[in-house]
Amino acid sequence: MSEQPARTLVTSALPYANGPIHIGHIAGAYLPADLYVRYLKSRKRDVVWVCGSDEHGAAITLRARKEGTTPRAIVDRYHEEMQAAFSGLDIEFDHYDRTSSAEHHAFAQSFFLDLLEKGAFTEETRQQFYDPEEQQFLADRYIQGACPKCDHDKAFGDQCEKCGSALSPEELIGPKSTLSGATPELRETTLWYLPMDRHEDWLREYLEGGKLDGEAHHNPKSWKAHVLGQCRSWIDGGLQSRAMTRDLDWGVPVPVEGADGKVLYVWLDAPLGYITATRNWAAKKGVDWEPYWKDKDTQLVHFIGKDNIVFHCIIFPILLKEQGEYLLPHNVPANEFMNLEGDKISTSRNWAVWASEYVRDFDGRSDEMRYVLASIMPEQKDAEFTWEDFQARVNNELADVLGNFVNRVFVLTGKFHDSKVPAASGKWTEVDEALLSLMKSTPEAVGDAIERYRFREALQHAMGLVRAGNKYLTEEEPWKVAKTDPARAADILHLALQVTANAAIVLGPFLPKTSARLSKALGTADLPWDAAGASLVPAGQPLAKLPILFEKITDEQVAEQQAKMGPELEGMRDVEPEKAETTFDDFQAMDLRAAEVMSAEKVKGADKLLQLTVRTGYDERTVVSGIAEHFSPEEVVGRRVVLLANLAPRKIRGVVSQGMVLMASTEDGGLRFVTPEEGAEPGDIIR
RNA sequence: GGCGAGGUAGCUCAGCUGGUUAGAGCGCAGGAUUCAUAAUCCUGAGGUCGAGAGUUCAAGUCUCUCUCUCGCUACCA
Repeated sequence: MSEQPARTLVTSALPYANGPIHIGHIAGAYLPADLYVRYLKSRKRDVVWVCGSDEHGAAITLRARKEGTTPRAIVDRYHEEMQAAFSGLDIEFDHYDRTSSAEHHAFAQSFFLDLLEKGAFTEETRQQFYDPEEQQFLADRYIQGACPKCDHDKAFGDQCEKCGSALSPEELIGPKSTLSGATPELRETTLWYLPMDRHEDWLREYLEGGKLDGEAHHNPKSWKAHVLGQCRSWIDGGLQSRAMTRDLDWGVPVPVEGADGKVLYVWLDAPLGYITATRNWAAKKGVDWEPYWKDKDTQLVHFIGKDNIVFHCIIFPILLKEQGEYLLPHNVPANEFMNLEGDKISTSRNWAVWASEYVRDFDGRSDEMRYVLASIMPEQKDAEFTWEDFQARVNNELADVLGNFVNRVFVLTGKFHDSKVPAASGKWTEVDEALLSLMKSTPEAVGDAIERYRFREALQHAMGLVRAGNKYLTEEEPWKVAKTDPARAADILHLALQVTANAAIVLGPFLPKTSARLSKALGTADLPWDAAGASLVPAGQPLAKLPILFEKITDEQVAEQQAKMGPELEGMRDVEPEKAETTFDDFQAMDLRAAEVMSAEKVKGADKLLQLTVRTGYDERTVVSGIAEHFSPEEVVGRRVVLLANLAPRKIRGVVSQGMVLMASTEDGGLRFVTPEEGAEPGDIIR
């Protein structure tokens, strides 16, 4: 589909309702889709974006058991939580659904029956472990035993977490059901399998050649290398049959007589959720859903993480084609993974930046996270998020480049033109023309990059316009020109204001909040994308007051966020976050000495101060210390202490203090001396 | 073990079908400037393009070997 599609259906991977959303999810499948959809909407294209919670599968039942609750309670909780997290980051689906709904069950069942009728499945009877106490078949993960390779005694039926080798349940030594602890027995069960090997030929043509049923379908060159590479790897390796049903009681029941206790495999059930969601969206809007899934002029795009490539590029297309009525994806721009501070994100180790916590800690500052994630999005390879980088990008780029530019323009307009857009003479200089031409070409450059799923590049182009604006102001110096040539100064500001209004549009998908504030203050709200590239703000237009767009992220905030990550170790205290990293040289600059307190007296007129005479071994000096509320003079005489010796002398309450005695401050607000061990003599250097 | 994707300036990353002195943003150094959130602008330093071999007049860009990272997958290519 090289021509512009009549409409676009966008999906984002259904998040598994088994845990909260973190920035890896956002950067992988939700933010890129949101950017793409916001852009298309700004261009007034027909686009619908659906998503929803994936609420079935063994992991959820397992978790429910562990927590002593029901699967329903688990999925209800995360269904709410995930939606709040998304909306906190301005991730705005047209419709967010869930797979446990009655509509979805009904649709998935009818889809399954269609496939059954068309002979898409084979029925096979195999041996599977069964828990006699719980009277149910066991998913591989429900079986635990000793690993045959490394002897680790808590290996799961599908994988040993210790040595990493993948297993099948029969290999485990001494298998036990994790549900009841009973020894499982092998029983026969009949499941429906999808024989994928039948589909290799057309899949190859579809993926490699972009052709479906002999007709051009999409441009395979527009797909990412790692997506095609992984698909090729699968097909070249020969596709296997895969079970499309499971023996489980949580899921979409298999709608066949005698299939009690069987549900659809989550990977059959979940992608069908895209269709259910579209139907429910259409019902809500009172429009026809079918063109979005069945019309040849519709473009279908799946945003996912790289772990889902095979399901979206091979298994789901097979199911869709077998059923026959639905469109196959035109692109699956899967992102790679986002790492965090040098390590891969891990839910169980709490090594993550949780979306909901970010929203709570940085209230109203969703644009900042969106900007940073868009700048480092793992489009071609794994990327890395660090809080220091977050701070640098927000402060140096959003605040200094964008925020400051907007502020300059608004302040200048206020000073010289009473906050009204000055009229332009229409006589542009060469420099003006260059900026006008960049202003004109930027929307296309940004849009083109977005349509190629190159979001980082798109953002670069958009910010490039702002950078050019800063350069323009600095070089044209309207504040100077205003004194000699007011008409020229008006031209300069007029143009700078047009750049600002254009920036609000081209940055709109990335920074929806900022863009809205900006265009509202300029009086250019709701202009479509296609208006950009030209002058947008009319002369005489009054500007509204605009506060600072971006506050800087402080070192303390960075430290606080960094401290939150990682396992919450038992016995660990909740203390002040560590200060920002320092250098060895900085530490070396301090002269710490062992010393001894010779005498002490209260400082007159001060409740908290003791005046100490301290012996350093090479001199005796006076130190004023704020410890009088904790220690009497008698208590401290003879104490061995650590002295910060080269601290600049300072007069405190009339007494010159030449140094500082180090104390540990305890949780209850008390103080304890830091004392060198016996054998250290006054004057000894501490390093 | 197999397959796939990566390994490019201090950091985060671009480099399409091989072609003049390998780029951007940030950071760093020097300078300019003051309308502005000590912001902005200019200039500069910094790279054996993971290692080795090969093809070519010419390779970060093609081929082979090795190595590291990430992902998928399993006795099947």
